[in-house]
Amino acid sequence: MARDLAPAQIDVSADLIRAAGVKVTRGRVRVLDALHAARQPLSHAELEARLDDPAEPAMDRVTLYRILDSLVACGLALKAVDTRGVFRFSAAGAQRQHAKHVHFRCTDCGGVFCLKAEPPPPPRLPRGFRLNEVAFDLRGTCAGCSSREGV
Amino acid sequence: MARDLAPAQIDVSADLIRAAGVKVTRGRVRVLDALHAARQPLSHAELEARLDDPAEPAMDRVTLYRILDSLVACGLALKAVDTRGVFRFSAAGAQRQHAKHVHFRCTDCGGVFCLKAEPPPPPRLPRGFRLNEVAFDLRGTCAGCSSREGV
DNA sequence: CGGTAAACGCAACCTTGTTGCATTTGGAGG
DNA sequence: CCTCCAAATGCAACAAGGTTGCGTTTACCG
Ligand SMILES: [Mn+2]
Ligand SMILES: [Mn+2]
Ligand SMILES: [Zn+2]
Ligand SMILES: [Zn+2]
Repeated sequence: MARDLAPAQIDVSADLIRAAGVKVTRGRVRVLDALHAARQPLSHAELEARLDDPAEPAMDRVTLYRILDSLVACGLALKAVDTRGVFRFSAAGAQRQHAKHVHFRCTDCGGVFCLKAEPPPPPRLPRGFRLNEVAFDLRGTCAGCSSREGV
Repeated sequence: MARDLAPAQIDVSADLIRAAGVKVTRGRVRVLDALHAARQPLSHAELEARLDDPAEPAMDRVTLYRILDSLVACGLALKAVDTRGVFRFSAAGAQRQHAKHVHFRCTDCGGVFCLKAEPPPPPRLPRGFRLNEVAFDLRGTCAGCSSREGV
């Protein structure tokens, strides 16, 4: 069963980066690959650890910061702050859809649940304010945690 | 109309601190006063600026951090991280009123602005979910930061 | 192939927050 | 009012996360 790798599948990250209109560099491809492979948003430190591959040339700390910023700037990655105040990055593809609906965050287990409802239109802003993002988050206890605690 | 100051009104912060079971110090009273007077959660840096009163002895940077931690520990203040990853503090109890309106969070300066609009009614939740809090947060650039950057 | 703007590596720097330790002080108890 | 000591403060040093400046390298356009 001599199978050849699906050629369309390889270099996904490189293609995305090219399509975003910025230079395709080894570093950017590696970082975007790592973000795609991750199942949770990663901090700079966590990314540095995952990129520590003896086969690849070591990447400078500052360069990693700049690569992350560039991926965010061209819309390929998302940046958010965690509860400790540290920035975490994720590949943009999956999250884009989450802008269109409301979320429920369980304060017990930390779980995030996507609700069917879409966020209401934002109110008018004061002069000079520029809107980038709308978050309609409900906080409370999810069904699982409610039943476990409410014995 | 010689009116005397209502004696019950003065030293609110000192009474709260005493009631919380920790020592009443000049620093703690000043910080809690500042938090009560604030209309938004304040960062350590913003508090330092507001406490810079030539009439009062200067407070050490580390002491301010420790005072804030102590107020949080005894339940008189709340600590939360802003969009830049910086901690912001508010007087406990102040956030009750903030549940009734929408907030704008500046991703540049981390500032939190109270908008006049009230949050929309929450959508129906799945069975078993218990709602505690509704957060309708707008993110973007505030007027001050917009003008400073958009030369 | 060049030529050039963008990306990179490195050193220095900044901000936010913490730790260790010696000194001062609030306030409980005499 | 005085004594005493745990708690609070001041100061120096440290640490993590992030940024800036600048000279060198590289992606990629023509
Ligand atoms: Mn979602
Ligand atoms: Mn508010
Ligand atoms: Zn839960
Ligand atoms: Zn701002």
